[in-house]
Amino acid sequence: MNNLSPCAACPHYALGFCDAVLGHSGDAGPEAPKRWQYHRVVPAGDQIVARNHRYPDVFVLCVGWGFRFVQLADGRRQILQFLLPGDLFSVASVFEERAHFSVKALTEAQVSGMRRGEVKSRLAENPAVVAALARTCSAETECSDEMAVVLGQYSAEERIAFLLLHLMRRIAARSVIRGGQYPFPLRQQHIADAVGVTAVHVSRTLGAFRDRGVVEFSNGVLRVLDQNELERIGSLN
Amino acid sequence: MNNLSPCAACPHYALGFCDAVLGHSGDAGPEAPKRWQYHRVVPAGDQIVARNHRYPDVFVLCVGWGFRFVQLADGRRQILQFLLPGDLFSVASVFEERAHFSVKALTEAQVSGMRRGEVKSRLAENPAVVAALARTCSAETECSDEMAVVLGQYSAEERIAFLLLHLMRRIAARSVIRGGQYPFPLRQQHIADAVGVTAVHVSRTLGAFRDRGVVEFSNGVLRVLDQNELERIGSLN
DNA sequence: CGGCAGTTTGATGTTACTCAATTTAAGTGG
DNA sequence: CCACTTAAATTGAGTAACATCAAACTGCCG
Repeated sequence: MNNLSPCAACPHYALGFCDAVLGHSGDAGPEAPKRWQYHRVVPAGDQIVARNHRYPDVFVLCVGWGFRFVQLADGRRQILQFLLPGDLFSVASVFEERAHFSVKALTEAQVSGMRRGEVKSRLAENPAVVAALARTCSAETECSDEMAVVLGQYSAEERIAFLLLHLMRRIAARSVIRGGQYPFPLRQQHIADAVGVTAVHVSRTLGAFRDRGVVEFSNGVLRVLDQNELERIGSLN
Repeated sequence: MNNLSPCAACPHYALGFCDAVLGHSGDAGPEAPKRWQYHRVVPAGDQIVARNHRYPDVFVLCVGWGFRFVQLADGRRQILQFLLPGDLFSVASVFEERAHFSVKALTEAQVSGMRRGEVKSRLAENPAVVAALARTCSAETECSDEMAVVLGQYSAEERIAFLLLHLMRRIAARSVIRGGQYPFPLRQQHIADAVGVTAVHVSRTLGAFRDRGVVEFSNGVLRVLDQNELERIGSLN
């Protein structure tokens, strides 16, 4: 719940992996520039990765929000995951140079790219890197499986509640939350594309939540009014 | 399409991983018994793994069909994956002793269990094992992401067509298919729970497919009558 | 022959989608 | 500070997709 041990609080938080690869250099002062690692600032809304393209780098989101998605030919879009600071775009991207998803910045964001070969050689040399990646892999697959249950079995209301809870946990794992107010830079269309309903229906459902005093959502801030009720509706198990 | 190179034809086929761990011993004659690996025969319908329980072994399905699923308290069930011969239950199970899903045998099946510690030490020693596991990991996450797109965006008809195509590809990767006839030991309820619609609706949709001469499904055999039409309906991209 | 599990069919209800109009909010330039 | 513009959210009415319930049907096995 605090930010002392982000990895334990939220195994999805991949800075553990990033730190391991970088040899815990985060705390060091200025260093010799590394040619296999760079940072890039991306404006809000810009596409960072395009599905089916090849990338020599493994990306980690350092600052801001992004999302991983697939866009179909007829315009339908499924958001696979929201990326938060510290998130590796995908474990698969460490092994596959071709991306099977696209990525966009939701807010202005800062992205770190590391040469894949360099990451792999560190993986071969350093068991701590393997362990960090394994943890991220487990968290990622467990998360995908949860999402499959939600998309396959849950009603629209349940899905939206689940998404909010899921993001709340992940946000809380990397910053202190006070008064049930979470930074939340999504548009309703993003929620819609993540849970597989229309934006109109998201609006109606959020409206109902607001009327029932469950959650309230405006201006990029999510206010949780009744955490218990939200969990009753949307939590797995 | 043939069985000369199952890994290439279907990266999901994890025997590559299994072989790597076992040191390519599949072709050898009788050997000294290994205390860290065993085989077990499971009757059709039996549960092999229970969600939230701990297992000291990593499982691979050797013979028969199974499926990986999550059952909710109110009875709803989401099938996450059908397991075919050669499939590792999950990459996550190599790193996590607690299972986040349950597994049942669909037909009579044979399961191989390997001690997790033993698998991990082989992983540390042998780069080929790491490579095999990395391939399986990539295939698994790509597959989960595809499924999220399908569950989130596709109609019932599209979902069912997708599932059939997906299984057909995987079946074809491990056995020769003649005359568009695939072994297919699923009940309609399994299809329903995998794609997130009711069994009644699956029945209607398959009935429509039959009437339109797309596919036909009875007695544990799937007959594909119009592959093109099936792909037009259900294939991604 | 009877029983059982699975499938099919029909009738009806509910959820969520579509289309379109309206309102709100957030800039932007004068 | 205020008109103007634009993106996003809300609301209503009508519709399509899918769920639910219940009954009938099929094939299989003891």
